[in-house]
Amino acid sequence: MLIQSPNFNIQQIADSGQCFRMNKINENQYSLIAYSKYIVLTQIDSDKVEINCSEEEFEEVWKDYFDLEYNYQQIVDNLTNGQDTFLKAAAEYGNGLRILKQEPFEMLISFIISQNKNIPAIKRTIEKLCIKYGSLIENELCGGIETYAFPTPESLAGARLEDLRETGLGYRDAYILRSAQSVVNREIDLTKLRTLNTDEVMKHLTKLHGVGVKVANCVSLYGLHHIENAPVDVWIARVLKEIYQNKFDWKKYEGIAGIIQQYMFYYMRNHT
DNA sequence: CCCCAGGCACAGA
DNA sequence: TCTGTGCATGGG
Repeated sequence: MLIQSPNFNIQQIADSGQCFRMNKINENQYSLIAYSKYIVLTQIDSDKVEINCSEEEFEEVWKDYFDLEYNYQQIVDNLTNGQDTFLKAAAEYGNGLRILKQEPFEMLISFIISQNKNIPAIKRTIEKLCIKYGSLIENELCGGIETYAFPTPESLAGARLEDLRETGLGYRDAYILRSAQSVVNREIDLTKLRTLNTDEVMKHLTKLHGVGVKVANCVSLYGLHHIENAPVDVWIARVLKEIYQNKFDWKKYEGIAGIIQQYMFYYMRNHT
């Protein structure tokens, strides 16, 4: 499947900190595991991406996953024509970013793991968790490398704490176990959170052990596609303080704060 | 060896 | 409600 879009850059998305299972395999080529599927993405041109999957699978999964119906160019245009010089530069720099629609449970567990870890360490831990608790993905594209889906809530809820610890989770092992159990025994219904407003979503998610405001925001944005809310991590906090002297007005970007946050994060973290 | 990482729970004020 | 602190582990 060949996708044409002025705002679809797989390198930028892979390095945007929102997903942890998208990896460079060649120049202009990335692998991605999501929804128990494996695909290879190739950046053919600045506005063309080849996805190695059937049209049926594209329509069913990836069109939605990459949020391809949404017009990011409109936002980029508004920022590059606007008064804010930092966001102007950030939007130009990260104009191929999109907010992915990832699996809520995977986001919950992944961002619990993310606390107090850097991104390479997060990715390593997640891969170990998938190898140990995920099911094997059958796809010839994997090229002989055993590839595993993200674990189901049931598989993690039934794990032993000391086995979880072996995957490098550290003190987060109990957070993972208890959160998975909360999903399985329906103390929380992640898919139902899609329809609630941001305050309600945050209230429910932060009840989970090991889930604070930051992690909840990431689950909300990347797993439930609440693009109106913006996670504030150390990088965004740095932007708000150093660039805006803590006077940034999120209300200017009501409804799309999560997307604005993504341009900020990617620019601050990656540009030299 | 050092410091820090897309934070959190918990204790004490 | 706010601030400080310990936390397991690995990358740089």
